[in-house]
Order: sequence, then C-alpha cells, then structure tokens
Amino acid sequence: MTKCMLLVVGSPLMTSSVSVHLDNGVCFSSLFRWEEERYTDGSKWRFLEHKGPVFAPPYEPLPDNVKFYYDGKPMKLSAPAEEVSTFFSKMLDHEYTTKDIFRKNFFKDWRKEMTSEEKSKITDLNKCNFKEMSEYFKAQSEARKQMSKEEKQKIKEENERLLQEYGFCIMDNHKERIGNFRIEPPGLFRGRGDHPKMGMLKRRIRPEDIIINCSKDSKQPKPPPGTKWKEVRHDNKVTWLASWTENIQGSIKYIMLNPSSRIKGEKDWQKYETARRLKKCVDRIRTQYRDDWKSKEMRIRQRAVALYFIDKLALRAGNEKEEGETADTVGCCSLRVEHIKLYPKMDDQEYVVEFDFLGKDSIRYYNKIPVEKRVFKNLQLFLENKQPEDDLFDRLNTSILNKHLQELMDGLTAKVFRTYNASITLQQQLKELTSDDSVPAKILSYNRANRAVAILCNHQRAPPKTFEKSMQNLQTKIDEKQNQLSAARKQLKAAKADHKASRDEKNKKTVEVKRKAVQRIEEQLMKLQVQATDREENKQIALGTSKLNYLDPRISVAWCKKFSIPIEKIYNKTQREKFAWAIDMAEKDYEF
DNA sequence: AGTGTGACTTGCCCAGAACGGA
DNA sequence: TCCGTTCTGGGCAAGTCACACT
Repeated sequence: MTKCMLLVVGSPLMTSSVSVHLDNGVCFSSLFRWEEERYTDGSKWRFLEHKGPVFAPPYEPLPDNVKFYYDGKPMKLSAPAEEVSTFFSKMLDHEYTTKDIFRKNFFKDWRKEMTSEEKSKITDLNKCNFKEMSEYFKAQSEARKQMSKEEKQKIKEENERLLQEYGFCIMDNHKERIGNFRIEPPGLFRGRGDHPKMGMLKRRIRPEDIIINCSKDSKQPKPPPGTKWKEVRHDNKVTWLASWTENIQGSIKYIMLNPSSRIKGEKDWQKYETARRLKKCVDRIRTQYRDDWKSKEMRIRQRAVALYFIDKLALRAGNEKEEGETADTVGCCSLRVEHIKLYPKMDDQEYVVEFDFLGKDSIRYYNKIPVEKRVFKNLQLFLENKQPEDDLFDRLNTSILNKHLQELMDGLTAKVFRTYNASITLQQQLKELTSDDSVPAKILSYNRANRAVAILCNHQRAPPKTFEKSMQNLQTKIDEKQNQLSAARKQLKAAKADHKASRDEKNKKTVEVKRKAVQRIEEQLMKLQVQATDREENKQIALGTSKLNYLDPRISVAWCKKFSIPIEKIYNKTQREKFAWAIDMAEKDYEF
C-alpha cells in the first residue's frame, strides 16, 4: 500500500484537534496533517477497529389492561402481530394513516405477521380499533416528559455510556466519531410524497443481517450473545463499518463515520477543489454547449440544452427510476413533456419556459425563466409529436451526460455544477451585500447571501408551525422597544435642557448617561428589526442544506476573518467540527 | 447500450436539549 | 425556577454516480 503526501496547503496543522486517549492506553498525537494520509491505490484505510452497531431494544409487550378491539370485541394478539399493530397505533394522529395506500400496505404486511387464527379473524382494517393502545402510548410519552431530573439524568448518562462504547472507532491513527451507530428500529415505512410503498413494514434488523467491515488485525466486534454476524469482511476499498439490506427497496444501508472525520473531511475538500477546477474552465464549457445548440445531431442538442438547464438553474442530474417503486419525481434528464410549458411571449418577456415538477423528496420546483431564442426553438423541436408523459430529452440520460462531462474536464459530473454555482453565488453575494455596518447587519447580509443560494438550489422547508405566532411576538417586542426609545429620547432632551440652564458637572454627567441609554436602545431596536427581516425572508427557505453541502466553507471562513466576525456566529459547534479543515486553511484573502 | 448493484452524498423533518426572559 | 421558544443533531429517505456484467 502506498501512502502519498500530496498538496501542501496554507496552514496544514489541524489546530482544532485534541490528543486522543484510547482504551489500550495508547495516545495518538494531536498533530496531523489533513493531507497526511491518502492512498493512491484506491484503499481508504489500513487499520479499522470498532465495536459494531447498537441494536434496537427488543419489543416490550403491552400490559394486559391495554386492549386491541376487533369488530368491537377485545382480542389478545400474538406478540409479533401485536408489535406491528403498535407501530400503526402510534401513528393514529398522522394524516397518512387515513391514506388508502398506507392502510392497504400496512394491512397486507401486518397480516403476514399474524398467526393463521388471527389471519382468519382479522380481515378488515376498518374493524380494527387501536384507540386504547394509542392512548397508552400518548400517556407514556407524557410520563417521559414528566420524569424527575434524576431519572432524566440517568437516561442521559446511559446514552453517554453507549456513545463512548459504540460511538467511536479507530481508523488508521485516529479515533473517529461514528455517524450512526444505532440500527434503525422496526416500524412502518413512510417515504416522502406520494410513495407507493408507504405503510409497509420495515422489519427488525438482527445480527444475522449485518455485515461487519474491519481490518484483519483489529479486535473484531462481538455479536450479541447467542447470535452471529452475517459476515465479517476486511474491505479497505470502502469506508463503511457495517451494512445491512433494508427490506422495503432492497437497498443497502451503512454505518459510516461522522462528517468531522478525516475521511469525510478530505472527501468534502476534494469536492470543492473539483468545483474550483470547473470555475477555471466553465467559460469554455459554456461556449461549447451554446455551440452544440446548433448541432446537426438531435442527441447533441438535447445534451446541450439539458446542460444549460443544469448550469443556469442548478437542476439535479435526474436519473431514471423504476416505476412504481418510488414517488414520481424527476430531475433534468428525466423531465417529461408535461413538466414544461413554452410561452413565446409573456408580459414583456420573450421565450419564457415555465417549469413545474416534483424534484427530490417530492419538493415542487416552479420557475418561469426567459431563455435564449435558440434554446426555445430547440425545446419546441423536442416537444414535437410527443405525449405529455413522454421524455423531454428522449436521446439523453445521466450516463450519457456524465460521460460527456468527463471528457470536458476530469472529475466533472452534473452535480459539480450545483456545487460550483452555489459557492460562486455565495462569494459574489457576499461581495455585493456586505455593508460596513454593525456585526448583526453583516450577519444579515451573510444570511441573505446564503438565502440566494438556497433559492437557486430550491431548498425549501415547511413554514414552522409556530411561525405566525413567533413573528407576532417579535413585533410586540419591537413596538415596546420603540416606545422605550422615544421615552429615552425625551429624557435625553430634558437633560440637555437642564444642562443648558445650569452648566454644572452633575447635569453634564446626566446628559452623558442619557445619551448612552438612547444609543443602547437604538442598537437593541436595530437588532430586533434585523431579526424580524431575516426571519420573514426565511419563512419557506431552508438554509441548512446549502450551508452543509454546497458552500465551500473556506469562503465563509475568509469572510469572517476579513470582517472580524467570530466564526461561531456563522457555524455552530457541529459545523465547526465538520469544517475544521477549512477553518484551518482559509485566510482572509481566500478566493473560491 | 442497457441493467443492476454498491457506495456515498444530499435532503427534510422532528424530538429533545439548550437558552433566555419573567 | 419555570416556561415558552429556538437550536441542534439524529433519523432515515432519496438522490448521484461509478462500475461490473451482458
């Protein structure tokens, strides 16, 4: 295995690291270089040791006084059937237990867990009464909230113990935090949007389902007493510690490291370096795709128009999906005729395209944009003789597109455009918006720049349930502060008058005190107003996703350094851990 | 070219912790 | 100290993309 030292960056020492003491008494030095260990042969590590996952707690049967009723009569269920019924009863207040597909899928899977006797008796979900069970669980969660401090403390300590024991691993020379060391408990699958599999039973994962990955020379994790792992392998070409196959989609789930880990941090850094390389050649690529709009070949025109959308609108690539397996959502390459409308003229604009489709997580993308005439004419051409449910780009898919992109630049794929456009937008917006005002005003500018990116990437959120109320509260505070301010101003005026009348030391002092008070209240008022603006503008926009996944953290770090903003105002503790590499290397003059 | 699989990133939501004002 | 509000991390679903195989 070859180890290589690559890329020497500004300040490579990881200042935020700490000495790590392990069970075995070994202490690893805190000094390591971010670029210290990268392997050139595709291997990800040479030593990996961990304790394996934590399993979901076993099912606890209901007390005898909590009953399930079928057709009005109480009925004691077998443990497996009862367990599944509790999943449903815990969701009774949710809208989706009223949805046909959810109920149908649930009932079908529930019946699979029943004894043959139960199966012959329970034939209609509408005759099932889960009310008592539901009440019982509500009471339980209420009781949990009412627990004494000591009880709560005890639970906290137990969680902490579990974290210490299972939450860390050793990868090469570092003790690293594991991202998700708990196995997902059984329950009913929900899915997002109109999912055809909603309500299906997510089965319990046993040790026999788990593949463990660790190094040969490590202490292997022990399965719980009386059980066995499915397999123990030693594959250092991958980064995961454990995996299992989930039963709803048949996909594999993994236990991996926390974003603060070396392996994730390095990958993140690489991602932004690829985006920066795109910055250097994006002009050339844009010229090329504009040229391709005129190609004789339909497939090349389609590729060029799709790439234009990906670049201009930050659309996702849009892989094909198996029909009926997931919610019907699309990205760029999988757009259908029904998802766009063409308007040769709209208001005072020409060649307007209206997009309306469901993207990732069934979030609606709605946008009207004027495009260049050539793009418009091409779109008209692509639409000819097609039905609404036909593919807009029938000669294109993500594989073709990415192969093309790879030829234009090493490592270039569709999603790099999202990263590039997000980061460059942040940098531009920060330049444009940052005022030479107070710190809160600067932070508002930062949030606005962040918001511009979130809007570009269509990162939405449901307005918080308490939004209206909290907005009102804030307004009340502002009004109060305003009253305070005018009162303080009056006092200042009076003091000044007194001072004018008799110019003694005491009066002079009073003026100063009152002046300070006015100033302080003005600042407080300003802060509140900024807060209100920020919150209002943020009602339906989610900033987190772009901050965590699309914005080169070095831009933010540099901005903080340049304007003497404490980094804590921009990144919380977790974020600072994730972006430790960037905090370490970016100086105030960093350019994306 | 098409299909399936595996590994990894991205994305929204929500419970519970932390905070801060009365 | 209590209570309402805000923040944060975890949970887990849903994407992207490479690669093997045919």
